[in-house]
Amino acid sequence: MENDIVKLISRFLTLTEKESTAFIECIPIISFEKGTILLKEGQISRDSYFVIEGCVRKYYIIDGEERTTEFYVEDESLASLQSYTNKTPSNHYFECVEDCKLAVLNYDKEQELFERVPKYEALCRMSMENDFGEQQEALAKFITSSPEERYKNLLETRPDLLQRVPQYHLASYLGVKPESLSRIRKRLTKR
Amino acid sequence: MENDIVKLISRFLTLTEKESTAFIECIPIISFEKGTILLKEGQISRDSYFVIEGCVRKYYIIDGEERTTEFYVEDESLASLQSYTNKTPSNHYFECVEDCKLAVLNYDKEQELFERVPKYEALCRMSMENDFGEQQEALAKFITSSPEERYKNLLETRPDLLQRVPQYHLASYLGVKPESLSRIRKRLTKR
DNA sequence: CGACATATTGAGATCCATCAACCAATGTGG
DNA sequence: CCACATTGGTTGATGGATCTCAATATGTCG
Repeated sequence: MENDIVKLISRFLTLTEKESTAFIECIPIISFEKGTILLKEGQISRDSYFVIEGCVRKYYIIDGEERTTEFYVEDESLASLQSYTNKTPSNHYFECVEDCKLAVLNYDKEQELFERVPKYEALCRMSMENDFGEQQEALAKFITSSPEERYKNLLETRPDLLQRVPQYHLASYLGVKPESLSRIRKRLTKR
Repeated sequence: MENDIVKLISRFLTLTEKESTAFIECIPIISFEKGTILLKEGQISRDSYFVIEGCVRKYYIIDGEERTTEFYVEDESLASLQSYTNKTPSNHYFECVEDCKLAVLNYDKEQELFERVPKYEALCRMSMENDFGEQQEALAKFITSSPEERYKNLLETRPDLLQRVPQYHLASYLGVKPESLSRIRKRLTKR
């Protein structure tokens, strides 16, 4: 029994035949076109995702303006946790900024998985710890640096994003206006 | 068998006598004086904490300056996840900004707990999901607002902090200099 | 080619950083 | 009890970075 999702999980867990089947039955892999909105403000999020291929953007609409707060690329998982775990309306959007291939994990299916594959609980906790740790660092980095420093940091740590994502989204992500990002780039190349 | 930690856990799980004993044996409650450094940059974090009483500050030292990125008060848990789970040196500090009573969870003891109380794994995952969700919101809020807005937001959501924490720490937490926070406050009261 | 989205540039206003002085509250030592 | 130092907070003047609004390139795609 071979399948993308089994390959993925097998990187972390050794699976029996039965367990593999559970994953195949519970976690479909679905393709989405660029521009697809995975989650809207006000909706209750019933799915979380793992990016096999592509790029997803998280953004808020504040005073009529889109404010991007995160990009998710290959091998990263995304969920609107507040909404997904508490069944409350989401306050943000998820959008595919490229054609995407995503592993889609439905909330109820996940509960089923916890029962059928008990060791998935530990994997899930550890993966969560890991993402949480990275997010802690991201917040800290953001608080402790200026827009220019954040841009330089982005250049070093995620240069791929500069190629994949339009600049006005990056600007929003860095907490500045597109005009300012343009000027920051100009300043930096002239040195 | 009664004890603070059992009372705490019982808010979320129904415990057998044996399980209660496991928690009592694995999670001591310890008092720390104001000013105590719980974790230093460069150290490997072997403990995570849950605040029973008091307030803990997380900060970095950047170019010789302290930059506060989080405050943890009653009923919140704190851990340097990167360091705690991966055994890597911490890049920040934890300091008690008040006298504190903390539940102290040692890494090895936690592994022991996962074995002795299997359902603790699920509690831990859900608690992590919850904290993670809140942190996602915190990051989003920070990216999408100005220092002044962040201060107003702090007034609404955590007014207690203004009483408990010196203003220059709050300034750092808001991403501005103490002088600027002073001016922001002045602007706001004059309206 | 045209239409629309994206990126750059310009000029002025606003906000924060910096550096320095000052003030109020508290604590210490003679 | 009174100088004096220390700490936390405020105020002032100046400069730098970003924002705003507007105009002008530069794509990109049908």
